[in-house]
Amino acid sequence: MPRPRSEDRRNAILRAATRVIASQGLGTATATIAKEAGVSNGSLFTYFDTKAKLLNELFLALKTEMSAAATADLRAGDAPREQVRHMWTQWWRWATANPDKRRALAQLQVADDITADTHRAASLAFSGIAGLLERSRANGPMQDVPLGFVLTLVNAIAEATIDEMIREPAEAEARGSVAFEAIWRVLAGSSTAPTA
Amino acid sequence: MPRPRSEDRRNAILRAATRVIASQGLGTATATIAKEAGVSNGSLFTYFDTKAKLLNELFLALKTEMSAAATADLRAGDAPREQVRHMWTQWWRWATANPDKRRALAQLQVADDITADTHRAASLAFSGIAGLLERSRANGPMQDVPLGFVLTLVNAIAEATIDEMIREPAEAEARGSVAFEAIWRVLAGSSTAPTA
Amino acid sequence: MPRPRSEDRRNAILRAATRVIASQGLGTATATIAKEAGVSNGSLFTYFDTKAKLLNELFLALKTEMSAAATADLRAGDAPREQVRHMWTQWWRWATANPDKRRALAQLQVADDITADTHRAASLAFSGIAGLLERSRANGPMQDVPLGFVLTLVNAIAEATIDEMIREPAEAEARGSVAFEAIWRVLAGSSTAPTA
Amino acid sequence: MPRPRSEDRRNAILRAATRVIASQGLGTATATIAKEAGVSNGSLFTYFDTKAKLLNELFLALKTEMSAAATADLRAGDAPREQVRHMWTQWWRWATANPDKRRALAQLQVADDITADTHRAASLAFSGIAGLLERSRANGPMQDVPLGFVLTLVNAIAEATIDEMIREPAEAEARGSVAFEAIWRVLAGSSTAPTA
DNA sequence: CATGAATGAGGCTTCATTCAT
DNA sequence: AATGAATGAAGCCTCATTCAT
Repeated sequence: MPRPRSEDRRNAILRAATRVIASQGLGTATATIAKEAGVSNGSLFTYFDTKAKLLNELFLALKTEMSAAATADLRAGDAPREQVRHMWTQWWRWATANPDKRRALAQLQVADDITADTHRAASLAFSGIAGLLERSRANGPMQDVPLGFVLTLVNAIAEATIDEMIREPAEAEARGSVAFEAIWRVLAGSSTAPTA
Repeated sequence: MPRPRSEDRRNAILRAATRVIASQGLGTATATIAKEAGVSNGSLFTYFDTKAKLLNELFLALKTEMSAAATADLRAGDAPREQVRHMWTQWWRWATANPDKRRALAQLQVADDITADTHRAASLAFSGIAGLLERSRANGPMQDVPLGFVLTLVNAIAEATIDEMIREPAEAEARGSVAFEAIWRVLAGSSTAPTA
Repeated sequence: MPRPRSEDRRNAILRAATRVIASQGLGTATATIAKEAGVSNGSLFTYFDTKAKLLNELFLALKTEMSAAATADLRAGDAPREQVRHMWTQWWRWATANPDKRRALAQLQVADDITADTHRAASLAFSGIAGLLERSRANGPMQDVPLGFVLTLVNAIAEATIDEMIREPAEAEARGSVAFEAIWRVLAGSSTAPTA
Repeated sequence: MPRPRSEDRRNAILRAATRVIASQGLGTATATIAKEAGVSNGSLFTYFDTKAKLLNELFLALKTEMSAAATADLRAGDAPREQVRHMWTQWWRWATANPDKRRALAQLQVADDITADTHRAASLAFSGIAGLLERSRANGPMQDVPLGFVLTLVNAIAEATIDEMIREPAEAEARGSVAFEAIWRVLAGSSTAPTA
């Protein structure tokens, strides 16, 4: 990955893409993204060879950022249940605080341009979350399925809930609690931690 | 007495759109859809004024078909848990038996061209499923949240699972069972039916 | 000219074309004309082989009607000046009373689809007007130019004036008088009849 | 410092449009214009957002050029009659020397795509001619009508004559003289200048 | 003959990408 | 490297005309 001169410009483009994809969808012209970034349309292509490459990198960046936000400040000593609760709270706080990023991510998740490789890399970025889920499902009803499947399910619940929160911001806290209990039941089968 | 507008042709176009969207995405040209349907380019527009209208109608048709498949043959006398199991089984059987429809549906669900009106009509088509979920969550941990949110969560789990099944068809049955238990825990909180 | 069954339908199409061309221009689709006429789009083509033919016939019909209106009730015994005045008055009265026809005619006059033959036939329809002008220019300043050129000039003044009248209906009468004197000066060189 | 937008290219497009509209009418495809201009299809749209905008600008340019040609070299000291004669001569000389421009102009004059704004701007471009006519009609039979109407009439005679000249180039000079006298009679009422 | 669906050739315009400056 | 004009391949849709009923 040879880095062209200005990391700033590069990031400006990514940020602009996030904004503009959130509001206008993936169909947005590269020229629009460039203008939003305050960059000439030709310049965009010195930072990203291709629109598809830009989208792939953006997807990865957003997914990584989201994962980092979710797994920040986890206290290793806490019970899994508390750790999951903490993670989930940070997850949806990040998402509702960054609705453009969330919206862009949602579009990218299903975009044809995102390659299988990128999807693989993205799930790697989720390894922090995956690790926690791994510990949390131990001894529970999900103990025998592939971890990836568990992650898929939790992710689905999380994203559905976040979308609902964005639609109905006043209820965000309430939905967050309900969703946490649901996630925990999916993972651990009851409201008590698996080890108890 | 001119050549009457043919329901067959219309359906041929919808089926062609399903196939071609499943494999090439929503960006597919209308000309491609028309050719796949064995119909002239212009003819497509006598059945659907607009590409967007075609997509909206297709979305509604697929969603309706899926819902009908899922809710067929429910025995009113059965316990909710059994009914949900039955419904879920039919749901994923339909989806895995119709991967093109499933894939097209997944794309359409997030397409910008799908109107709010269409989404509303689509959720109406889901009222059979919604009704069953309503009965199933009674007295459980989800009793106090809007039904729409419950539906959203169950739908998310279902679709995530189905995607996984399509990726790994050999494990479909196994995943189906695990997912059912997860759905039930989300709805009812434990593996037993809600207390009468 | 083999006449298909219903002369009525034919005329309905011509009338519809007049209306719709007046308001939407020559670009109007044949289907729009047919609908306005209360006729199926295919039927239009049994009355007029081609859109171009329809336009040509319409042009001729309108031009003929206008000429007939202008030359009705001329009293052979009157002085040329009075006959021209009478003709001009009937001309613009017809035009302002039939703004759609006038507008359609104006568009057709410059349409690419109108053939040289049709233009020739149209000037034949103007022979009544031409004859009067021929008598009126005798001995005047226009006596030595081709009659066609005289007709062209008078026609130009007439149409420009009529367009102005349609734009400013309240001034129609006043403009009519001024224009008549101008026409007469062009033809006869002064306000007195040529023979005097 | 990218390749600067070239005035040459812009003009090439306008010239190409003139040629091609003169010979094929306003229906000409933008692609045809672009090819005639030696420019890529898409490039045309960097100079003119829209076909309609191109037509409007072309109309204005041609009208302005024609007016400038007509009013060049007027000697302020000359009598109005001589000035009008001079102007008219330059007018038809320009028109017959530039038949494509004349023909294109005639089509554009009646095109639906030409805005009211453009028409307004075009009459502004005619202010030189209008001023001269204003002085020429003083004390004559046209002294009490709006100047715009006078302009309309003179313009109508002029254009009708020019069309005739293009049809019959050998007679251009003769028609020019006759038309001048006719114009002057319309304006001033007789062959002598308006009484001082 | 009437009807209106079917056809398919274009038309205008957009847009990712390239290239001259 | 930055800029923004240049390119030309599509894409959606319209419409005159034909044809099955």
